[in-house]
Amino acid sequence: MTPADSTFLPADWFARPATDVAPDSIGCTLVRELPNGQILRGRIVETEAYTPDDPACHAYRRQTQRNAVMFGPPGIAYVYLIYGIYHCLNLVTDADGVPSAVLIRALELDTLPPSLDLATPPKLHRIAAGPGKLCRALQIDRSLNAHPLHPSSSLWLEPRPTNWQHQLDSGHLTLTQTTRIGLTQGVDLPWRWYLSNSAAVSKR
DNA sequence: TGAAGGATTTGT
DNA sequence: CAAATCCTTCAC
Repeated sequence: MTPADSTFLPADWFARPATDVAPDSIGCTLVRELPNGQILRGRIVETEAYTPDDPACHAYRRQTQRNAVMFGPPGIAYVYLIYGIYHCLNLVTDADGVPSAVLIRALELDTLPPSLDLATPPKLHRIAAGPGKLCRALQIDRSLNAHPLHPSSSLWLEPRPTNWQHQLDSGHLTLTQTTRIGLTQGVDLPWRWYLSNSAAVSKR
């Protein structure tokens, strides 16, 4: 199966409030085709929502060069550099002109990424645990900012597996909602979601 | 033009 | 708890 044959979530799937897309993204698969052609897949297990009236949102005050993509149409990648070291990947959500996004905080990879760092411990479930480590593992940086979430961008999402609802109903998976991490504003908004069964989720 | 600080991670 | 490290934002 080539990337173009894959089922991917279309732009209008993201055309909803970030507080809807964030929990609905849990269980979906983030797919990244590396520059060398290798394809990495990871199940999304932790997300956060950022909305226009949210003090913690980059677009809360006004549109700037950095946050401009959040103001655009949904289904686009918003990638920014944090602390001069790490990149963070967001999915732009909601209608064109409504600046909001979903931060992808953790993945469960199904494959060990190549050449991370020879000293990286081979704990597969920890490699994409955290927004900065996730981008490092998938080789995501600002060159992907403003790219559509589409196979032609080498970065896209795939829907939840067909047995997703059954896994929730059977208690095999548990989706939890709570407050976000690392913020100085909007600390009480319960806009973080995670699979409580996952070992990749940020500790709290 | 400069200074402060950040949606992180790691090690002390 | 502080360092790493650099880009963005805001004040002057």
